[in-house]
Amino acid sequence: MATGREIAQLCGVSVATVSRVFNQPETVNEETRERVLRVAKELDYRPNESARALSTKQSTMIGLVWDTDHRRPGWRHPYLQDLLIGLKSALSAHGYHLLMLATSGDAREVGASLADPVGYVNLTRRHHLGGLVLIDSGSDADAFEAFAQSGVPCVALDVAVDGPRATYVTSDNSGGARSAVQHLLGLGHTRIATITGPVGNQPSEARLSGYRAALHEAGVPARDEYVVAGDFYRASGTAALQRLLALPEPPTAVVAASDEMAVGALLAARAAGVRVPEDLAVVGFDDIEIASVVEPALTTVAQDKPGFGVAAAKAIMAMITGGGREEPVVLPTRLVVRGSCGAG
Amino acid sequence: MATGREIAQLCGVSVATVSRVFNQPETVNEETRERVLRVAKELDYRPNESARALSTKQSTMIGLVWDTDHRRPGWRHPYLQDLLIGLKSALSAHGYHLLMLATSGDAREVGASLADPVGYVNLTRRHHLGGLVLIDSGSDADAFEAFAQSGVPCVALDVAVDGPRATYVTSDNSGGARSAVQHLLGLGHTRIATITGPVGNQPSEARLSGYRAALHEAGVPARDEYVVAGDFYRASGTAALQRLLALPEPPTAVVAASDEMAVGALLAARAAGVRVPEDLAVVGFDDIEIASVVEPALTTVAQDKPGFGVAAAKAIMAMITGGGREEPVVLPTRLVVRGSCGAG
DNA sequence: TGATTGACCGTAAGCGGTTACATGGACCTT
DNA sequence: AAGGTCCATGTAACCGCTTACGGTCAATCA
Repeated sequence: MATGREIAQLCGVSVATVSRVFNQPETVNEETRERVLRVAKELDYRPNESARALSTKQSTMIGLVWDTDHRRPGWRHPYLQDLLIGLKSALSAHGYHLLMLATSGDAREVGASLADPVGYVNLTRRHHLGGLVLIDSGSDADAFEAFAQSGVPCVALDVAVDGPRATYVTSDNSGGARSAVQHLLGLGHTRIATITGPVGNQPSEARLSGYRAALHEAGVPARDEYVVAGDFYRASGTAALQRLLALPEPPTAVVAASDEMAVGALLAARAAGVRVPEDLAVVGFDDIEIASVVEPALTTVAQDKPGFGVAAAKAIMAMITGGGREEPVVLPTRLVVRGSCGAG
Repeated sequence: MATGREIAQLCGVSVATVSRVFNQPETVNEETRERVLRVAKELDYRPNESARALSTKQSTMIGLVWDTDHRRPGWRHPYLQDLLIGLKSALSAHGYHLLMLATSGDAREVGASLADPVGYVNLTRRHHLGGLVLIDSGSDADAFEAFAQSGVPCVALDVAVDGPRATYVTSDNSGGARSAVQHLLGLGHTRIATITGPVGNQPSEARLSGYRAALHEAGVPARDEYVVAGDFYRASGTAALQRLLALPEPPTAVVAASDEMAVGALLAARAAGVRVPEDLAVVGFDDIEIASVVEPALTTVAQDKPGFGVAAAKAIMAMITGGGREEPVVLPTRLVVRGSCGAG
């Protein structure tokens, strides 16, 4: 690898000038600037990132905090891949890279885990990271708050956080659930139940409130027994629907807070001999791959998956260059009507 | 952040000693060593990674090359998440992190893309990365070869590469396909067709050869018209099965080189009024999420998804510390029997 | 014409570690 | 008692880049 010194020697200038060519081009004479650039290109010179980071105290890397929560083994993020694609491409535009921080330590104790946000924050400083992107792994609202308070720029996904240099991006969960319920109301349903995510989970709570709002707006009385808690996993959807079907007056429609639970509900319905959508309309949330292949295909509230990544990247870059705090961003959702609601 | 100098002053030793405590602990007197460690812990000292990388010319980061191939828009890796989990956790054990390299450049031309492996290699050197992990994004065998030849330690996933410090990890694709076919033979099928991936794709070719081997071993003549090419996408599976069903003597069983195509085949069968598994047995490959929710559930050849990541991490770490080349690793596959083959 | 200015560039001091080499003392050998 | 070993530690150079500061020189000004 060519170094700045070599370029300098070949061009008959000092290393300072070479550095200036790349960092404050306007302060160096056009002729020498071009000479340096030409030689740099010839040698395929690339400034050493370690040296640069050491000197400037900041790198071109963003940390990615993504722990698979031990409290939720087997949990998979519903659309990690799309999120990463969006994040990576948006970051690339600024020449930034994504560093997936290790979650456990080695002998040197470099480790960190969600239980120890300090570890992550230390890693951030050690690597001079520009900031952190926090991916919700189920139920980490409290841990995320610690990150937000630490002062390092960070943007959380699907978890509302507040801090001097923190913000978050989330879907319009409430609005999404609301539109799902409205759709069912429009189809004539009034006995509409919902299967929620874990209590305390923010997106889940928002979806629940959207559900309630839609019913309220339509003047349909809310029934407590129509709200049953799941945990986003498929099995909980199955269990929830079984409870709903056992009700003296079972619902004719159900909206689940995740597609996985909706699929679980579908299975429960099939097992119980309940036809979907004839006897029961089902609506999910997320629009994951599976939604379009189950039978019947799942009507669901789609999230803007790559949009999460792009918005997160934008926010973090804005905080890095701007220095302040950014407004939270709420991504629009979109109701995808397929077969399971009876209107496909 | 505390620096080594501060520790040194507080302990009344030199910075060299502090450094030695962390890098060659055996060379420093036990008493002072413990004193340094204690103070380091108190100050929550973490050696600055940039300085360390600059000085030692190697960082604790592994580059991840994962381009979504422009030639295959919409392509999704079938199990990226599991792979990352395995990779990350195995790397963590060594205190290493994963750097997702940016794929496009900014004004400073830091960029790189699969079309320009040199860019990635430069990034690797600039960041003093320990090595690269190359994730197959569909059909990049040629580009990967360039990486392998560049001399930087790298391990490719699902693409056989050869180079001074390169190796790869892949599933036993041939064996997996073979076991699938053997299973079908055992159920009495002899008219067994296959839907392959893109021609030239290595895993696909291996699966095809496994298919052929199984037929050959059983003395069942291979028919050319029973081998139809797809591209791993769902739609190609649909199209392929339509062609197979149009044959004068259509197959009674089909093994697809991916679950997506198997699902596509399921759809085609349903549309054509062909019952699965009664009229047609279907077997997929991968065992992705979808496989267990389609109707009928898909019998498929499961890959060891986190195993990919773990094996890749092991190989790369071995090459970093060892310096040489590692043997390719072939992960075992496992036939998961569900409903679509008629033996569930 | 001497002082002032500004554009351009070099000097050198970091940034925070690692490590080859030198130093010094304790202990052993002859 | 002088010389040799070994262990523990300090000294200082170096990694490659950034940047505050100061110097040079030509152009401008009074």
